Amino acid sequence: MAPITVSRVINKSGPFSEDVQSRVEAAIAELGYVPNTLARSLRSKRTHTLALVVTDITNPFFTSIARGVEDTASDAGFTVIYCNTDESESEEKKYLSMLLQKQVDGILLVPARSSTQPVEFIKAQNTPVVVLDRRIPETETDVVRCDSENGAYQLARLLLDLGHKRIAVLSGPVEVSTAVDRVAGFQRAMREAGIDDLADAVYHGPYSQAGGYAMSKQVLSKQPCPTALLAGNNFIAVGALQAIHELGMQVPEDIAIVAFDDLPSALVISPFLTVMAQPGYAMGKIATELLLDRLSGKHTGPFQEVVLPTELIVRRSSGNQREIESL
Amino acid sequence: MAPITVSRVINKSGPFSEDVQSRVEAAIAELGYVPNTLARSLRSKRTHTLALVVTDITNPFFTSIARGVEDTASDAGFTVIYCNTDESESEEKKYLSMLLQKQVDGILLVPARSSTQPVEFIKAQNTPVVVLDRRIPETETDVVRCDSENGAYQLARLLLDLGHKRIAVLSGPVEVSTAVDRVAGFQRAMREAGIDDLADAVYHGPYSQAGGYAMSKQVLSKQPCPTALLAGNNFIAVGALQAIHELGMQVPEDIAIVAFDDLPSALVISPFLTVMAQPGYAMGKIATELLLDRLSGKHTGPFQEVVLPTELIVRRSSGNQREIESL
DNA sequence: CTGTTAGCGCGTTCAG
DNA sequence: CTGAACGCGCTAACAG
Repeated sequence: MAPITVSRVINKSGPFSEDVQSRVEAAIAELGYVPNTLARSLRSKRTHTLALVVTDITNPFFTSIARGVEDTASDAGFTVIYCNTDESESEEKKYLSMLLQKQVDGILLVPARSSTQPVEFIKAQNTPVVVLDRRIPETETDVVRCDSENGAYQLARLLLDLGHKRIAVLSGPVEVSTAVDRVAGFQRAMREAGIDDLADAVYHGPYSQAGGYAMSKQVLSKQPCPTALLAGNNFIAVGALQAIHELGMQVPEDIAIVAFDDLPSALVISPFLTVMAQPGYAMGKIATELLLDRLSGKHTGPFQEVVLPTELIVRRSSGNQREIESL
Repeated sequence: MAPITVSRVINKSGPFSEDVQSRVEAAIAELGYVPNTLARSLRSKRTHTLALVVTDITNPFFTSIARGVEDTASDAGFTVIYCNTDESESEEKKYLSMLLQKQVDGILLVPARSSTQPVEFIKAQNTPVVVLDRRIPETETDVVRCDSENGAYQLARLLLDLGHKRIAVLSGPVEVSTAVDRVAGFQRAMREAGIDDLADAVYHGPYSQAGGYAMSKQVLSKQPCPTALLAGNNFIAVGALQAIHELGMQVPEDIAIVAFDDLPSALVISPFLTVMAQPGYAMGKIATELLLDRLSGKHTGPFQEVVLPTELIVRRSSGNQREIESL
């Protein structure tokens, strides 16, 4: 029997008799035959593989995105390769280059920095790419992200409405769009409330627990100390809470805190952080659908920017109405 | 210039002059040439890719393992593909078959169940495999795991030494070796302490927060209610704590709790769970080294079983010495 | 130091 | 309905 006949049975890519089919299936079962995807992809120029490049897979927010991507890709018969850049541009470059060598059909990228370079690099290989979570300046590409500016605005508004006046924002790296947008939303809310002196109110650091801890130690040593903190993400919030506890302060009695990104219920014993939750799973799902539509040619129109709303979840850490305190 | 000459420059796989080298490098830069790993692997029969198959990547314990694997594999020039089986044998089969089709060089497997079948399936394709975290009965294979029996024994001893007599263990699925071993260690400690009636003391359920919650609700409704719980893993512990809080009980005053697996400090505001921590990162690292040594032929000896010690971390949830209470 | 030949395992093309 | 020939992009083996 010719190899091509076997191929037709396996892929249902051509006509074959029932006799041939049963003989082929018997042989496959007996020999434990497994088709070679490499050879198939070399010929067909399609690997049925996507890549998801994130900055930190230990962050539950990115884990949610990953599940959304995985589920959607898997349903469409695609495999996903996950990569971690640890917010480093050089790691990002290394992984992207590896992925292109592996001939992945498409890439979902959370860019480490607001640079156009990685996206241009991918597009130069004619590989479709969707940017996730973060903006990239002036680049022709599909983007799926949340409205960080407005989310931070609402969080700041909540604190202002509760009577706070001295609020500090502990944001992420200045090179990352979400960190910048969250500061911008915070500043808009503060200015609207007539508070224009924000010199000591804005902090930037890594999107990590250590970053949140360090920034908090700095902020809380100021006199006067803020009455509320806005944490730029979940890890920063945890670091801030650890610093606050160390200083013997109580949340929300001594200081209120709100944050971007919820923590997964499977890991939190009694949720009490007031947060602006981002729909990670949906972001992953939508981004993957967009990418798959580009791949199949179902969608060939202009590049899209999908901006999803965030959800405010009020819990105990934001506290109740405050008396207006003196600055 | 012949293709093979270019190949030699790129892979440093043969001699070439400086003139040739510079011309090749110039052409690569100008054309944005990216080598095709598929074709290379098809020819060389090596993909430089490993696979890590775990049951639940959202569990920080497996995330630690994943980082250990990733770092070690990456240093050796290998890529890692991650797969989630959600403790399902059919998902596991699906992924393994996909991975073998992709011609991965080796597989690191956390088996969903104590069955020899998946390992046999992999070995039938002459692909090296290392089993992680769990035992498989009577199978010739390398294994890297922790001593669950002894870990659970020590946790139970701690509770017994503190004066507890009515202790319940909330373990994982009966089909999973770690769950069985942890129950065994618990039982050994109890029997040594002269407590032989363990009819109502052993519970099995999924290794999840929901599982821990459900088992706790069941246990805590008994009369008399246990004075201490031993949670089979971190998620079960969180679920148990949620159930305890809902019932208005205090830890450790009303009930003590200890657990397997620590929670990452980046996600926990004030660590208070007494735990038996497993060295996830080291497990991933050691397993990967073993696998890479098999691949390179550096290690061809008999199959190894590496059993790592666990570490007891005493915090507040186990409480202080109790007065001896009546059963 | 460089080139020629051949073939990895599969699927497209065109003939039987 | 089945098969033969060819080539995907690369590299092992063997010249020169």
